[in-house]
Amino acid sequence: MTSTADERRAEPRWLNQEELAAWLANSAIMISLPAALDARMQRESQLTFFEYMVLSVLSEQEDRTMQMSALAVRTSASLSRLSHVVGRLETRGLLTRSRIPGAGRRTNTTLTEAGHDVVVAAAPGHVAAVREYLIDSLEPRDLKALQRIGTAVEAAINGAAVPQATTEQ
Amino acid sequence: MTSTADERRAEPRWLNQEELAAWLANSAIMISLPAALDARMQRESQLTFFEYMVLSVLSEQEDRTMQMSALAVRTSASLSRLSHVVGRLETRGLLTRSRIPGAGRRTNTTLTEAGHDVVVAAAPGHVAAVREYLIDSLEPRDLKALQRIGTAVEAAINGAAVPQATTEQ
DNA sequence: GTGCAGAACTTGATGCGTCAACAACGCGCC
DNA sequence: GGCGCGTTGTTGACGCATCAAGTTCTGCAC
Repeated sequence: MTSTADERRAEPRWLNQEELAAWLANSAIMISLPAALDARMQRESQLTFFEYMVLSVLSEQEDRTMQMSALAVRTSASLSRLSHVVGRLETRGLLTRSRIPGAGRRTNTTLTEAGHDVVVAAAPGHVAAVREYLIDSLEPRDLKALQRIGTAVEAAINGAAVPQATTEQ
Repeated sequence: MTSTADERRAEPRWLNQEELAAWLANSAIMISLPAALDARMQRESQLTFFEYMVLSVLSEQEDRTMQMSALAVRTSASLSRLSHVVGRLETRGLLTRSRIPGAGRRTNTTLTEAGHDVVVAAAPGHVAAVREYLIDSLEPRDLKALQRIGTAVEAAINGAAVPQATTEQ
């Protein structure tokens, strides 16, 4: 379907009323929601939303341990960003790093007791915020719709990130 | 600590499967989508998503002019953030600032010719990106749903932004 | 067994966002 | 008619994200 990008670029089909309304409404989700969640997590738990995600994912693991690169995938972050954040969390004593011997440069990250306590303490507030700002104001059908939309967006982005090099010149 | 919140905090109703799925899917919209849009705008137009918004809003005005505070509301940004960004855009020659005489400290921002050219050049790519990553992969019913969801989120956040004063106890 | 490629991080420079002062101005008060 | 006072913007310090190197390993080629 994607012919030469130039063709499309020349005539971009503007948004009709329906589409424009959806796009504007979407910016509430894209912009206001993360800001609100971040501010609240910061206020209540001295954690960034992203920091919470990192600790939370670790706490779900059997041994509260995960390799950096796996953690990066799980939190959809770059290894670089993760490294910075993990470094900070380490100095705060919430987790530790350790090289896996005989495995290249692989590094494991493990939640400490203190880190675990922090996640446990922060979790209820996190859930409450997610409910308050998003889930609880949605009817069941919109809950379903949100799943579809999110899935579609993910596919569109990842599909476009590695575009169809196959078959088409 | 907020004492009244403790009651709620004690039993936070975790997310059921349906809700969890919606929340996970939502993170694609909240995290991946803005990142993708931003990266693409930057690549194609040397503009941040937010910078594009500023220029775009200005270009919609009759005289391509708007007061700082109005522009801030329109772009849901703090006056501080806007001031920084406008400062940068001004040094790039895309807009100009001018004090409104006899009106306190009010300042008008006006798009320059160069600025207008930049928006016009960037717009098609912007629309294409919005379509590609979001709009075009949604069925009509989900377009509708997205409107409802966005509206609900906005209400939830702004309603909660001025919360505990109006305790419904 | 040396050297080269690639994987898995780490680090440093740079830029943007936020938050807390600060500055400039009109207005109403007395 | 000078004095707070609220409005409107600006500025600087600081924290976090990103991008481009750099580092440290393993493994394979020859």
